[in-house]
Amino acid sequence: MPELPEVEVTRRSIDGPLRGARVRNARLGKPLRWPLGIDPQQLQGRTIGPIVRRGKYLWLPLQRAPADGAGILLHLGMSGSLALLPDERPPGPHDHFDLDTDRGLLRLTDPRRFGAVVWSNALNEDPAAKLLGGLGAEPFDPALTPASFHAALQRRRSPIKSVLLAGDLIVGAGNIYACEALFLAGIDPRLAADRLSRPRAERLLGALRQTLARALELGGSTLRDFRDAHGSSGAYQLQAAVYGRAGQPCGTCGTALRRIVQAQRSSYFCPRCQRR
DNA sequence: AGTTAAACCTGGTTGC
DNA sequence: TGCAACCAGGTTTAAC
Repeated sequence: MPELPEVEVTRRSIDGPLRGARVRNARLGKPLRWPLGIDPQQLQGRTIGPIVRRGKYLWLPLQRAPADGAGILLHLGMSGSLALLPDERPPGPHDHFDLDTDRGLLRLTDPRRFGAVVWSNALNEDPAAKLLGGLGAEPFDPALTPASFHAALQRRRSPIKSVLLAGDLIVGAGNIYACEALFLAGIDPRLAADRLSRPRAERLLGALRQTLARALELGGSTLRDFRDAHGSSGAYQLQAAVYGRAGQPCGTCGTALRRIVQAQRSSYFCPRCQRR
């Protein structure tokens, strides 16, 4: 579910309400991708700092003292979402992490448990540093230019769709937005990354930024269960041009949209509008 | 070093 | 109706 827009929407929905909140208690449910790495009791009394996003991760500072750089790194995996509840209530079977604060209960719900909640003494120390270390550029980073994007793509022979999903060159686009951006840019997802011309690389970078920004405006995509921390769903899925639309006519040319599998993920595209 | 497959886990949908 | 097969927003790890 959660690609960059959904994670950023989630971040914005909890950052204001929780900044400066005091942790009263923490609770763990079933194991997630990795162990928390600290006794939940150790979180008691800590103060929540400004929440930041890197790729699809959220960093929640949990300070014991002003100079304390510790916190937890959160990932929503495939099916995770955060809810900020006004009052305490019993956890359901898929609620695997609770942070009870004096400004509400932050609850991670994640049926598939591909998500993660990891304690780190600092953002630039392990395990946080290791998890974030391999990430590619932030899509809206001004330092990411058409020239640098094109140069990076020149080193990759995999299909462009797989390179976008890998996340080690550019982060943020998952399966939905990678498909949508490639459609917008008119690029066949099977095209080898190193065969994109400089103009097409530039067009793709613009399409990625436009797609992610539009999704952000619409509150992300809610395919099944994504909600922001206040329970609002996203609306981008309603205007997706190709994602999940195999067999339906392309909105531009009317050709039947196709679904293929690349790197074990579905790719949706228009065989006429998107060229090699 | 770069690329691809397998693995993690649960639940909803599809098809026989 | 029952049950097997397939599908789903992600990423690490192992294997070529």
